[in-house]
Amino acid sequence: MIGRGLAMEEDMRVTDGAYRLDDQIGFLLRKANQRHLAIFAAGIADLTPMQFAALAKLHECGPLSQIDLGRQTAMDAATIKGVIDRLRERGLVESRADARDRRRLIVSLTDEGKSVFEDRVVRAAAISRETLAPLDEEERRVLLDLLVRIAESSGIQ
Amino acid sequence: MIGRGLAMEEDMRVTDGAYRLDDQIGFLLRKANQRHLAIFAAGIADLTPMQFAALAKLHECGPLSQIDLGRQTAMDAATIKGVIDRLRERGLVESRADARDRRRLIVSLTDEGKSVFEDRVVRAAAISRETLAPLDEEERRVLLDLLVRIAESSGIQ
DNA sequence: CCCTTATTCTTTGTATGCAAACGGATTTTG
DNA sequence: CAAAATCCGTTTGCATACAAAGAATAAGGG
Repeated sequence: MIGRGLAMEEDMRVTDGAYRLDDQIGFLLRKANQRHLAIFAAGIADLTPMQFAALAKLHECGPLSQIDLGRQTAMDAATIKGVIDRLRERGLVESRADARDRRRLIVSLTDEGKSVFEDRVVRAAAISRETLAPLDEEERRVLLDLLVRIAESSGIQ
Repeated sequence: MIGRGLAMEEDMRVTDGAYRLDDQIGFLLRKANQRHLAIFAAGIADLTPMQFAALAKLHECGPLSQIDLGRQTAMDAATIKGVIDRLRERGLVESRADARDRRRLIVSLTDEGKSVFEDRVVRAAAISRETLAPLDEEERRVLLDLLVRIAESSGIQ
């Protein structure tokens, strides 16, 4: 369906007529993400989605090295550093050197950080529900499944 | 379904056991988008997805005011300005004042910009296909449809 | 043990993204 | 028409994102 290949005279027409930005998967992913970010900001004003993701993973997994926390939250080393720095400035996490591997910084939730996470997590769940509100139960499951499948090929390539 | 509310003794357990970052729509959208951005960067090294989106819309619609181009590509005024500035520095677009509404800047493709877009568009289509490669034809249609529906509620709220 | 390689963290530079505020221009309204 | 409300473009500030490079450390092989 991409290029019918009937006549080869029209060099460019074959693919040219087909590219509409609004039909591209990248554009749709970005717009869907934009709407989610807006819903998140409206529901949780004092934490960004990235900051909340870091708190959530620390709450779920316990103390992690900065690089491992980055892997768990899909942030590279440079990005997670900034997120952790800002959380530490607010007293929500703390960092200490790993005694066994002095390259590593172990990041952990403070009591305040734990309490802030537990206070916001109900709203976070509501934000996910609101993002998916246009879909019915079955469609939500399908969407999450399809997203997992196109996201997960990440490591391979 | 949020908190079954059977017994109220376990204060937090009700919602607490449920929030896993990896199951959240926002996290999955971000990871899927990350993979797409990586595929894009590998396929088209000299343009960012935003820059390409701007070229694509100008190619599709013809000259547009900066703000309209931003709307078509889902970028706010501050963001589209940076994208257009960089495209203009490279000679791919040009801007002129609108004679009838002096608030507006009309942005248009240069010959060079048109030629660059037409050269890259085949690869852009391949990038979209590669992003969707883990899915079969039917699943791709479903995913795009579901994304449109959760993205499109944007304007309403 | 020394050298090579890999890993972790940091820093720098570039490019989004969005909120907020501002000046200039236009439209709406009284 | 004049004031008020909007709209457009710009700037600033903050927060991701990621590539690339550098410093410190660790691990593995010879």
